[in-house]
Amino acid sequence: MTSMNDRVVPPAARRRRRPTKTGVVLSEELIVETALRLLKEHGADALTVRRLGLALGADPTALYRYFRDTDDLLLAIADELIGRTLRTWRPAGDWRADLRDLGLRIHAGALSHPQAAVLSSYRVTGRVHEIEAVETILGVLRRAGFPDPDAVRIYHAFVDQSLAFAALDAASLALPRAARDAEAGVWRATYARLPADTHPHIAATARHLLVDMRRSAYPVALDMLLTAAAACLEEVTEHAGHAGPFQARAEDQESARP
Amino acid sequence: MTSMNDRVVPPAARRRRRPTKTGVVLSEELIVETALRLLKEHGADALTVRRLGLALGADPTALYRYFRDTDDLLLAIADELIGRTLRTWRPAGDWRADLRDLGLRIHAGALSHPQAAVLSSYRVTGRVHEIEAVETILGVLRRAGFPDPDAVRIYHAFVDQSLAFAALDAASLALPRAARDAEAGVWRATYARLPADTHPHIAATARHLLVDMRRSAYPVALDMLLTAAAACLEEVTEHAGHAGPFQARAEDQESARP
DNA sequence: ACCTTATGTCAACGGCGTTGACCTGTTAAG
DNA sequence: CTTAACAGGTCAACGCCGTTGACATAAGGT
Repeated sequence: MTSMNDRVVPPAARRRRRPTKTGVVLSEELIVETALRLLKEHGADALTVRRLGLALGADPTALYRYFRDTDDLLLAIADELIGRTLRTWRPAGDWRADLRDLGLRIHAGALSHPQAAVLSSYRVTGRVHEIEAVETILGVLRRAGFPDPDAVRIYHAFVDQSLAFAALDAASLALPRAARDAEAGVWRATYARLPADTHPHIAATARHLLVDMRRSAYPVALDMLLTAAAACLEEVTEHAGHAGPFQARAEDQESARP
Repeated sequence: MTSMNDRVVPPAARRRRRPTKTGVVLSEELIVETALRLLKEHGADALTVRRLGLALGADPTALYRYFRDTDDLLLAIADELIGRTLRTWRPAGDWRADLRDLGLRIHAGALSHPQAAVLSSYRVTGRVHEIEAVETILGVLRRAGFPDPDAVRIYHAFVDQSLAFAALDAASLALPRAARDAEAGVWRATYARLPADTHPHIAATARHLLVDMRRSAYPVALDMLLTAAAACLEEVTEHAGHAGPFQARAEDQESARP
């Protein structure tokens, strides 16, 4: 796994940290924090090895003593975001309310660091914070009474839905100012003005569209997912031994991740 | 808007197409098609200006006579993808089956060209294909009997969830080979080996996790969304005049009165 | 047949991630 | 307290990338 001449040594084995030319003492945490700061202050394009080195007051290539490559660094950033989100979550015992709260927190956390979320929300890190999140969510579902196959399916749908919407909305938020204004204008300038004879359904609902499209669809989608999960749980507890709904069908295998 | 010394001339004004050194006659369509072929055959990393030039048999910088920059080219690619997806969709009259089919097509279309999907799925284009899609989906929902506010809310959740999952799964697929293999390995090497005393829920469901996490959660999430929508429709038609579920809460509302 | 000019070509710029070689302060062993 | 090993910071260089400005030339209206 880890080759002999690997530049990166595991954090636990680090002893001889010597200061850089500018006097800064590097660490994994300092690098991740600085990267998050760079992303927040100067956008997604600002995160380059050279600029990060500059921001740290160190030679850019010093990073390679802490992270195998930029992808490795990105995973560390993603995991830190997960950790920050989990740390503020207090489950209360009601599975549906707890998951709803957690989903909204994940979403909000991503939106507070849109650039980082865009780059990292689709990654599996396998790091501590992520593992803890998986364990916790699975626990909520299993304690609620979902059989294992259903618990896993619903866990997967819940997490990926949260991350997918987080990335989507973060990407919108991370757009350059001009592009974001232009997109907002499209609904007013284009959709709201379509004549009823050529586009009857848009024209009939234009008033609702203008209001609804301004905000994220995530809360609605989340509630719909939880509603369906509750229905599944009801079925399962009423007729024990019944195979749950949402069983993936054979034809859907083509959309599998390779 | 269009600056004077713009390299790109509008397609309508193109007259003097002269062949490249290798005899190929360039065009916007040829470039987009070649780019899609490159993406499909050689993966996400294959789409660079230089490689595209090579594949076309032209100097790489000739592209800048047709597209302002690579982002412009990517939007053209994305637009072509929307067109292809819509063109293959045949609604049959059953709202639930039709939406399910469309959702899976959007997802599959994005996955067949991940790079383009990742960069473009969160953009509102306001172009003809997109408008047609909005009109069609709203029509499906309204004809099914959803009141306008519910139709709009469900339309929004359906479309954004489809695009969000498309982008999420496309992003996974667009990863460099090494990173993708590494992610697959994480579930096997890390999650499947967690001891039951520290991570009981993961350990209990590891077998299901290994199977389920290999494929996209989108089909499950899509079915859950449609299940919840069906439940909403049932409530609405049974007790007419009842405000549907998933009503946006007061704190999210922005009063839009006619 | 000419002249404009659209369009293909070429060379070059600056930035990127990454590597291998080098150098030096920290630290643990004696 | 000394000293030798070596983790970790630095440096120079490689091969990519997108993009630009200058240049060459064939197409096509006149």
